Amino acid sequence: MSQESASAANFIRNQLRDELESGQGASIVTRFPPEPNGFLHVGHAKSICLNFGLAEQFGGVCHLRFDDTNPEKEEQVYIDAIKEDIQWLGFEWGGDARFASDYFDTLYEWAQHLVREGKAYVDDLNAEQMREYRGTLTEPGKPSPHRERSVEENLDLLDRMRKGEFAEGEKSLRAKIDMAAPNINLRDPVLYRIRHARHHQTGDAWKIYPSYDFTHGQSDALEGVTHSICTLEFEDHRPLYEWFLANLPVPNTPRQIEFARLNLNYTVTSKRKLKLLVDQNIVDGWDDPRMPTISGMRRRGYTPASIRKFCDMIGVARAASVVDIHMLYHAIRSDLEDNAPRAMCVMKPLKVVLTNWDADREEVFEVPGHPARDDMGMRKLPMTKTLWIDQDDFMEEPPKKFFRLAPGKEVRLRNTYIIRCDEVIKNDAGDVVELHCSVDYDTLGKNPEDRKVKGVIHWVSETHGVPIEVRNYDNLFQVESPDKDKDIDFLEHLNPDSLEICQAIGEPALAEARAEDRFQFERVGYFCADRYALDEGKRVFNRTVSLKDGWAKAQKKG
RNA sequence: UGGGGUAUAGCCAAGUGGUAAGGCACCGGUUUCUGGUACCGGCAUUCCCAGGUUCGAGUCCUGGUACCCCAGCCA
Repeated sequence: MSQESASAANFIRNQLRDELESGQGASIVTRFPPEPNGFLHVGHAKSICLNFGLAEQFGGVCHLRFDDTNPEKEEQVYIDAIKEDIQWLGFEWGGDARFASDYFDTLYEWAQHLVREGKAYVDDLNAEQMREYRGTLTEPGKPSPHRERSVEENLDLLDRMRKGEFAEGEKSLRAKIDMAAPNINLRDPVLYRIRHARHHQTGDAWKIYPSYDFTHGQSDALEGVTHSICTLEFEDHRPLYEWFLANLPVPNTPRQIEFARLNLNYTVTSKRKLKLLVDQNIVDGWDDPRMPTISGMRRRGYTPASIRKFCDMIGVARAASVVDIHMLYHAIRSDLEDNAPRAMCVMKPLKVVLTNWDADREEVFEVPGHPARDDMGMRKLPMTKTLWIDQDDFMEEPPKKFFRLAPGKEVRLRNTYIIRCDEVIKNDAGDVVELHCSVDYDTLGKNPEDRKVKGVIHWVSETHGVPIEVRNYDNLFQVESPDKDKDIDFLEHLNPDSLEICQAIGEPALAEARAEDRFQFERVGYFCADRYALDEGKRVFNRTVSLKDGWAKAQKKG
């Protein structure tokens, strides 16, 4: 029941609840039907959360079924990746994954059934001719010259198509519905096309493959799916979906319900475009942390809970919409705020020498792993005479209200003492290369009574800090809607600064981080130890999302 | 003057005839050894527009307008 309170109402959830309450069905079966021709992205996550979430909430089941009717575009690697992503998100499909190709035999029998009923025929028109015969949006189509072949001839031709006697594109099996239908999907849609391609599941068993329309609803029916939830672009296919169910001896009649697909600003959610980014090496694979793929988000540091929360926040409706990326940022920040241990890490090091600290003195502070989570224990923070602080935390000529270090000014080193900047050391080029500061030893765990020191900055001991590579990721695109303008290639909107690599220095505890450990680097952001880097002997942290930066915001306002 | 959909704040989204939820973003303030978090407050006299019905309309009716999807042997 916690599921129910955690999930916002939406029209599909309401509909199922009403149906169940009024006794129109005893239980529900949903399905998530990806085509294994690419990796799953955040839009699929919405569908996954919806389908699996509904099944979970109403005590039903959700099948994972690969919609694998186009062998030329599909691959086993995608199947494996899709399964892993769904499991990582925290969902189970119960039993084995299913494949539309499991039903190829039945589908073929049903095609023959349609032929025998005079409701399907083998056509000789090629693709181009078929387009001409189909008519346009405003003009009706006209019947193919082969539309009235006899049942016997159709059966024979279909059998020979299956045996591979014809070349690809030479023939196709079509439903005989209505060439003048205002809904173009009803103008004798193709049921089977010839493809002399090896299929990743069925090998060389078939020379013909069923179309989506001829496969999807029947697969739903064969699996006992009660609610076939899909995106809006399939709405026009619903009459066809229902036509097959009505004209075939199917064991039950699932209902198709459509909802609006997810669009997110500053990114693209189109498998075709994502594949292009991968194929052109614009990103480092499908799971590049900048990709909106589930595996990319995982590598970036998103948690399964944060993605599920996001899907819950955005809701489910039928209006086309574009969700603000801040919703996603909010979802991950709120998870990590509660659950990520804290650490200090200096991105762009600036040397600080404590002038009133003995050269060989070392003091180790025990500080909380998380300010509000005792269960996260304590960590050790060694302090020495020479430290690193972030370059951004020092300004030689600071503006008003700059609460960090500046000549003659004081700041607290997080978890330790207040220091004052007494001297600024520059190199020949005039760059600040070192700060000489003095420690006020009477400020540990308390504030001075005669003055207010508002600033707190993070730091790392020079002798104990561990070098780490930090990859700061930003939006892949620099405009809100990269694919809005049809005349401009979306690649032109690529953000040249989507990745910034820093040779940073982290506190000692970070040396122990294991793959996918997440931290808040205090005052900076949330970071995730890269899944793969450790195997390569490198210590790499990916920035999941920055902390909100009130100072930067104030600066911008002037 | 093809068909199918959708319009509620900058964004997402509840709402199904009884007087506009919630979240994000944004703007103030309080607290704070993270300019973070937390907390408090602000943010639609009005629901695409115009008429109509009704004691009462975001919800019903009529007529418009805008936007999205469809002419793959892709899904």
